[in-house]
Amino acid sequence: MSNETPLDAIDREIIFHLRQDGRLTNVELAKRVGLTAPPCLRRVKRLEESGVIAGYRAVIDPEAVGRGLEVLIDVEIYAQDRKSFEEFESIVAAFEEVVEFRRMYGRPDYFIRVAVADHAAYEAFLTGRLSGLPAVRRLESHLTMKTIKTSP
Amino acid sequence: MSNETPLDAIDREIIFHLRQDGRLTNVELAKRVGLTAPPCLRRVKRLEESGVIAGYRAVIDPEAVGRGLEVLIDVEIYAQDRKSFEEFESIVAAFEEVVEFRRMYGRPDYFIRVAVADHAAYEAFLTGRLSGLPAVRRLESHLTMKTIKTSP
DNA sequence: GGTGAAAGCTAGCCGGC
DNA sequence: GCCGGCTAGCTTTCACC
Repeated sequence: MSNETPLDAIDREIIFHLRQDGRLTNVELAKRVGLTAPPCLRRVKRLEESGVIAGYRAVIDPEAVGRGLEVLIDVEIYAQDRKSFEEFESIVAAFEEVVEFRRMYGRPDYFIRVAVADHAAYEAFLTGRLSGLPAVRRLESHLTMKTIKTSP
Repeated sequence: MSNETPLDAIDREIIFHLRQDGRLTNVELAKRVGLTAPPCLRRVKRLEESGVIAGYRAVIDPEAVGRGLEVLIDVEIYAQDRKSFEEFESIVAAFEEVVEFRRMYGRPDYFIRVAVADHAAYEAFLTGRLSGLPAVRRLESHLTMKTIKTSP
């Protein structure tokens, strides 16, 4: 996947523009980076094939799909055998409310980001799903007061 | 922005497919949701105009653009006057390494996600930029051992 | 970097619920 | 009136030079 050819200035410009608008037409993109369409398309294809451009996504308003509330959770677990770890990880990863899930160095053991409709839905998730897992020792939920910046 | 018309089943399917591939052609999308192109396009336009679809982004491999290392940082600050808060927030938000920045309820005061090339770059960021800010009382960096799940 | 055939986009109009 | 489907002209894509 990792490309041997490092990105030149034009590649970086292409990435910059496609990050802002993934549906740019190739001709418009070419105009912005100072190329004509065919060489521009070849570069884009190369970036896609080398994995630099991993895909394209529509950005959806979380509110509109019932995911307006994000909660960050620090998790401590009981140190157990390998099987318990694996079970805990696969169960949590399968929860649709979980949008990010990392095992951390030091403390906490795991970091989870959950997206739900509202506080009632979060309470239901915490009580009905997460806190009942045998591996869970301690959960600490962190609520956002204000999002100052997200994504590049 | 908030649409009065709630999303029906087809709208949800359109969102589902465009979340997976934001460059789907309209005819292909129409085929998948069981419509012909024109009504499908009208729905997409409506979703865009109502803000449900907020935009389209290319997904870039962080490694390829020198952003392979993500660190999560808990920040505690000295409680100060409004001006200090605002200054701290605008300075941190302006750092290009900072990709997520939230003010939290309770502790920590702020949550920062940073994306840098490697550990040396992180050390430089921490020493040269973040820890020197007068408002900063305590920083706690959290490193990921394993990413088990990201995004929907 | 340019060219041209094939594919896709999208406006206008029509028909069924 | 609302929503889907059809036609048709314009734009974009992309293999070939």
